[in-house]
This record gives sequence, structure tokens and C-alpha cells, in this order.
Amino acid sequence: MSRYEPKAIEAKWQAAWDAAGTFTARRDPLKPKYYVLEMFPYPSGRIHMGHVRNYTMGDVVARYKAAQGFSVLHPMGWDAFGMPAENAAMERGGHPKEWTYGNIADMRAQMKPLGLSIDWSREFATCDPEYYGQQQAMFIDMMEKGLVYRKNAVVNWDPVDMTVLANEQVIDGRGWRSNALVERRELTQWFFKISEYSGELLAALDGLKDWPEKVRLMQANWIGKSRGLQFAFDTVGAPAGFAQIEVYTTRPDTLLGASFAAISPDHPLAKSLEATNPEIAAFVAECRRGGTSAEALETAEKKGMDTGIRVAHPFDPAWELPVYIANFILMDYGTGAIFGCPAHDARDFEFATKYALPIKPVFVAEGAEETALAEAFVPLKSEKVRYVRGFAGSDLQTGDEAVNAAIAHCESKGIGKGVTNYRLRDWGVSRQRYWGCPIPVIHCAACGVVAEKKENLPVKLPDDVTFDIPGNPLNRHPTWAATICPNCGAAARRETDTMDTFVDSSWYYARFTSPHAATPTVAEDADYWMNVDQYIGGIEHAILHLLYSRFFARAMHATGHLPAKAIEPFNALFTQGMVTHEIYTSMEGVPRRDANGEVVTDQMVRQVYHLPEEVEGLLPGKEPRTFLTSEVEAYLAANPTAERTDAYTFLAQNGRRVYITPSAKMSKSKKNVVDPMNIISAFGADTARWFVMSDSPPERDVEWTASGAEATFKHLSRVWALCSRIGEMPADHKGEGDDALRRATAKAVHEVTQGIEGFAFNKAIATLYGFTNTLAKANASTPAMKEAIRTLAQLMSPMTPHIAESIWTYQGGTGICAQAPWPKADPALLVDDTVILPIQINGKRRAEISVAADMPAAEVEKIALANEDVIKFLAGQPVKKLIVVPGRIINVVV
RNA sequence: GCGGGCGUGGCGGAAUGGUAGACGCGACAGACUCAAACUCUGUUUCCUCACGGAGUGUCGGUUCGAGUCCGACCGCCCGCACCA
Repeated sequence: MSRYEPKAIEAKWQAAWDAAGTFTARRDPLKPKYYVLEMFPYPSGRIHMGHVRNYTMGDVVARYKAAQGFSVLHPMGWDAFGMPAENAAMERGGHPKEWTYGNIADMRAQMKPLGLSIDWSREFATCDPEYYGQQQAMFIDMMEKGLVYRKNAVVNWDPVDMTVLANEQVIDGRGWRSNALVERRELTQWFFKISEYSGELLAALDGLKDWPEKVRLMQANWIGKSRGLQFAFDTVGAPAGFAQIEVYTTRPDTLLGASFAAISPDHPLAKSLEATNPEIAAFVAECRRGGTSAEALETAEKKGMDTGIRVAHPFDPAWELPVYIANFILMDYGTGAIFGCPAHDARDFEFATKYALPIKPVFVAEGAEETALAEAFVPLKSEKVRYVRGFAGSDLQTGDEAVNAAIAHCESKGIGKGVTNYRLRDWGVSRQRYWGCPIPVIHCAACGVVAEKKENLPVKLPDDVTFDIPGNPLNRHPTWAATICPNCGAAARRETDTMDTFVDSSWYYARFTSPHAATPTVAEDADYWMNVDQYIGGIEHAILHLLYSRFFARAMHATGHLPAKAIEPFNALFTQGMVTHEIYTSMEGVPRRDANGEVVTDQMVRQVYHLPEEVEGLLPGKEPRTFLTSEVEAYLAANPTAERTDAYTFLAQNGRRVYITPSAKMSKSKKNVVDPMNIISAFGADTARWFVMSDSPPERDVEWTASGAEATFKHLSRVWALCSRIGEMPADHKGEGDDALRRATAKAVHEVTQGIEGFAFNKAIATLYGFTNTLAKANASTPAMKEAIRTLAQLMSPMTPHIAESIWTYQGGTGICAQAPWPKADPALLVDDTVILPIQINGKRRAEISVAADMPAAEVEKIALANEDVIKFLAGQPVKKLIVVPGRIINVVV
């Protein structure tokens, strides 16, 4: 064998796998199936290290499961609709379609050299009409099932870009792209009825045993179940039609502490009053302004306005409460109206204090007496408290008990009823954008909103659009929207909204089971391949994508597109950490200019970022770091917003000092990125794959370091050299220690298997390092050495498949390593004949003895007490207790 | 504010309640070399010449035995944030 040259062998083996169709997924009735899926990428055009880590993890699992005898499905596709393509078209011209498909081609070309075991014949992009046409078909099916509907909703409207913005696209009240002040507009929007499944989506979380606890918790909080009482106040002095106000409360036990009622500025009553009362109109308008994330930061101040209307307390018609319009009441939770109990709610307390409303405690701490409150008293509902103004249940009870008693009491008196509420809202999917899946409905003057006929699908996006003016190109296209009503045949107009791109990613996992079918799914395929056995992706999708997918699987089942067993589509979920890198900055002088462009002062210092490869002073082993210097301190003093840099080195090119900030997520703006393509061309894909799996546990962030990548390459080169050496051993070499080597091999098999099974890839790799060292030092017979290195190749193959194939073939392995059955460890070889037992005296290790593994405890005791060191440390003291844990440890207590 | 997670060498990190620091990086020493790089061999938690002692954020508890379990505190990270 010659030198280790990854470029040559990697291309060779990738071609060999392709030619043999090694990774083509097939329905095989004789094998158990295994479906591994990594969250598919957005085709930005370049892969990054995060992709490498994500897809390598999935690949390790896929290759391992294939070797275990599973029929593996490991597909790849593209989450290809979305705003960036339109933004690119607006900024640089061109068409989103060309931009997107061009990026897909580029990214595929960058991914292929990684040698992933992907069945590329199943590849698709969500912007393929074949894909989104099926999505439209399901949309229509869901309309029929009542899972899709239209309603008016308040949205963030960007008046410049003329589109709806998601909450996270609104920054400080302005559109993230246009910088225009965002307006709250009420528009008719399409919604998926995810709230219909609130209870089920919450309850089913308990069954997702192989999901991270954190994700389940985040989803549970997001769904936000609450149990409370809904009842009506009779009004006094309200306009016609508002004889009653429905309120919802989770603390009906505090009804006797009520001091006011409050309604949302968006409540129908508020709207009615606004029409006739200019003062109220002004207040309500003020509340509606902003209304985005900025406001939350700006001020938590509670504001309200007394409407003059009064309501009667349900327990005592003579007791009247004022009705306020308050800025902190949300219209779309509960009924949009509340009763305020300031004593036991922080918000109500703040409000009552401001408007001098009464604050009467309903309960006090167990054993305490009623006193004036300086702040709201809000103990856990599980805590026992003493009710001083209770009306149901015993005086001494927990909040939970009191709530239940209060609901029962009120229901028996005919005052309202117990209600379960959820925080989860219906999913608004309308987007006034071009590059998305068209909503397949038609607006007819006579028939209203009508679904397109299925035989007319897909409703394709027109190609002849321009992006030179803001707004939705579909809306201003001269002919596209013009169509005929599928119902009456009259001239009608297409819906010009497209779907949120989260819809596209809510069912792609199901489509992979029959990616080119003429229906969304095919029953036999979905039945065989679903569910996804292992899903891998970023924690950032913990809520939206994963919750939408869970909803969609249920909706697909309801419309006959998925079997019942697939309503929870992902059996196991793994969320991987990010790839991080140090950040390098230097200070650069820039002239400061006034408004006319005239230079005012010579220089001001600016922080500029540098790519890792620009920082040549960072030579390994040169200890380039020094702690804070006065220069850095001076810079920081002059630039209070600058990030604190705590170390520096030198930029070799011009001698400028470079400051190092600790690792952060790789990002283009900070230039702390390492291009996977550079790594692959320098060291090969196997090095990149091995490195991203080593060192850190996969759920945690991994720091990319140049020295770490080099170390990996060196290690693979050593394995290569070791393989050559073993290959050149004379066939009749006897050596010694065959048995020990077999034991070491069995142990390695066991530990690597455990490591992969448990998603502890870093530990599996640590084992492989250790085993390689053992093998390198061994002097066993030639057959034993060959067997050991073949096993090493197999154990390495999920991580470094190319070098593994070369070693396998060179050492006489049969067929393709990727298809060889995973090695099994002989249990007999995992147990050592003799064990070393440490001896503790009073819990401190003092000696050790070597005994037969199966030696009876009584005999072990004898040997331990006869040990020289033990005798020395005991110094004649009597032994109080002697603990022998077989195969583990001995503890002598004196 | 609420919820969750995490604190182990110079660094990334290992340790079913049973020898703390596997494995890797870095560092140090030696071999090879005219020399350096590469490569190979070895050392590397701290204190102590040594014997020995201390040690997993801090304090306390349970246990024959605690990084691991329990309680309080400190620090860091993440998620949610007017949800009545």
C-alpha cells in the first residue's frame, strides 16, 4: 500500500458504491426496515460545517444499521421555497427558480464528496411542481375535512414590501428588510386548524420516549394547557348587544377578591365604544400601535381606561365592578376579557395600584394573618393556603383543590362552566409572496371560495414575473390569476397567497417513502417505511417545525394519506449541537467623515473580522496567546459596545495584532467559518467526518480547531501505515499474544457498538484510538493481526467509510465493507479471567490485588487482609466491616 | 419574572454509587536529523525533594464508599415571556 491519499480513494469508493447501488433503499419483506432522516437543508448555495456534522451523524447511524442487517432508507432533499430566493432576485436580478436550482446543484456537488450513504434517487426539492402539486391536493382534502379555513387575523404588515411579516421578522417595530414601520392590519388569512389537536398533541408527548425531554417540555409549554372557569358578567350601562361580558379565569377561587373587570382593546365591546367615544378611540389606537416585540421590551407598564360601564358580581348583584379597557389583555386568549384579582396576580396588582382599585386578599399563607399587601401573593397552586374569602371547599386547602371546588360550586349554581383552554393558536399559513406553494383555491363572485379541481393540479407558479417593484408578483401578474370557477364555470380569480414554507417541511418525510408517486403517498410504501426511526436536526426547530409536522401527520392520516401508526412521525429525535470556532478581529484605522464626506479626524478605530486562514500567526505550538494588554483595554474603553477580547496573536501578513474571542457559532458576518470544501481538499472527507464526530458529545457544540483537524488526519495516516505494515508481515509470522489481541478486539467491538447505539460517537472514537494503539503495539501472529485490522476497518467504516473500504479490501475482506455484517463480540472474550481489585481503607484507595474473576468473596477477603500494604495501613486496628463488591472493589472499614 | 440544563486538568471531554481525569489537543523531555519540520518513545491534576497530602463551582447531608444521590447557595447557558 502506498501513502494515504484521501482524494484518490474517496473518489474511487464513491464511484464503486454508486455502481453497486449500495445505498438504494428497497422494500425488503425479509428485513426489518430503518428510516434515518436528517432535517433537509435550505439551498443557500454553500454547505457549512453544521451540515457536515448533521449529515455525518445520520450517516453513521444509517451505515451502522445497514451493517446490522436493516433495510435502510436514508434520503436527502431541499427545503427550497422561501424569501431568500426572492430577495436575491430583488437584489441581483434573475429568477428565484434559477437561483434556487442553481444553488441546489452547487450544494449537491459539495455534499457528494462527503461519501454519505444517501439514496439520491429519492431526491426532490419542495419547489418541484411534482411536490407542491401533491401538497395542494392535500390542502384540498384538508379543506374538505374542515382542517383548513379562512378568517380575519391581525398581522404584521410591511407597507413598503407590501407583505405580511412573521413576528421574528419584525425588529424594533420595523420590517427587517425594508426598515419600514410595521402596521397591524386585519387581513383574511388561511389557517390550519392545529388547535383542534391541542389536547392530543399535548397528551401524545408522553409517548415520545426517545425525544429529548427538553423538546417535549418546550412543546408542552407552547401548547399551554390551562383549566379554568368561563362565566358571564351582567353589565350595567353597556351599549346594546353587550348585556353580558364573558370572562375566563384560571383562578375562580379568587372571585371574592375581584376589584375590576378588563377587556382587550380588540374586544368587540371596545370596538363598539371606540366608534362613539373619541377618548376611547384614541386610547385603543395607542394600544394597537406597535404591539410587537419591541413594545414588550420598551415597557411593561399596565395602562387602562375606565369605560364607565359596570358589571355585577355573579355572587352579589349589588356589588358592581368597573370595566376597563386594558393594554395587557390579549383578544385571542380565553374570551379577551378578565376579572382582576389584584391580591393574587402580579399584573392585576400593578394595575390596581395605578388606578387606586381595592386589593383584598382571598387567602393568606398557612398560619398567617390577613395584612395589607405590598405585592401580589402568588404561591404555587400545589401549596396549602388559608382562605379568608373562600366560598367553596375547606378553609385550609391547596390552590388546585380550591380551583376545582370553585368550578364545581359555580357550575352547580349555574354560574359559568369549567373550560380547558390552550395557548396554541391556529396556524396562519397565508404569505403574500411569490416563491411558495400556491394555495389551490379560486374566488368566484357567485360561488365564493372554491377549491381547485384535483385534475387541474398542480397550480403552477408562473415563470414570467418580475421583482422590480415591491409586493406579490402573483397579485399583479396580468393573466395568472384569471381562471374559471370549477363550480359554475364563470370567470373567477385565483387565490394569490402562497403557503408558509413550514407547510413544505411538514410532510417531506412522508414523501420520501414514495418520492415520485402521482399521489402524496403510496399506502404500501408509507406502511413499510414509516415512521422515521431516527430524526436528527437542530434544536432551533424544537417547536415550530416539529409541532407542525406532528399536526400534519395527523391531518394526513385523517385525509387518508398516512397510516394510523404514523400520526407521530418521528420515533426518536436527536438534536445536535453547533460547530463553533474562535473569532479573530483586528483594529483598523478608518478616516472619520462629516455629512459632506470631508475628513474630520485622521482615524477612528474599527473592529474588523478575519477568516481563520488569514491569521497566519496562529501556528500550533507557538503559544501565541497573551492576556489583556493596555492596548486592548484602551480600545474597549473607547468602544463600549465592542466585544471583550481576552487574547491576541498576530496577523502575519502585515504584523497587525489579532485579538481572539472565544468560540461562537460559525457565522459569515464574524468570519469564523471553515469551508468544508477546503478541509476536504486538504485532508479528505474522512478527516472532516471523523473530526466532527470526535471530542464533543453530539448534542453539545463542537469547536473546530485547525490542530484538531490535523490530528485527525495524522491519525488516519497512522492507521493507513499500520495497515501497510500488517499487510507486509510474512504469512507465517507467529508472534505472541493472539489471545490478548482477540480480547482487545472484542472489547473494541463491544464499546464502539455501545457508543453508536447510544449516540456517544465521541466515546466510540475514543475507543477506536485506544484500539488502534493496542493493535500498533501488538506482536501477534499474522492471521490474528489481519483479523484485528479488518475489524478495525469495519468499526471505523460508519465514521470514515472510504479508508475503511481500502483497508478492508487490502486485508482480504469479502465484498464491500459497507455491506459486510457488523462484527459481534464473543461475550466470553469480554470477561477477563483475572481482575485487579483496588482495596480501600475507610474509602481511600491504599492497595490493589489481582485475583481470579470468579474467586468467592470469602477467599478474596482473606487475600485482601493478608496484603502487606493493608496490614501496614491497618496498623493493628480491628476491622469493623469488610465490603467486597465482586469484580469491583474491596473496602475495609476500621 | 417563569421553565429547563450545565459547572471535572492549560483546553475539548471520560467515568452502571466502586481505582477521578479514558481518548484527543496543547505542553515538556528523549530518539532520529548538520539543523528544523515530519515521525517515533515517554511524561503531563495540584502541593511536596520525598514519605505523603489535597482535589470534580461553594457549603452541608445520605452512604462502608459521592463527580454521580438529597438540600441550600454561587456562576454560566438555553427556551418562554403580559396566556388571566
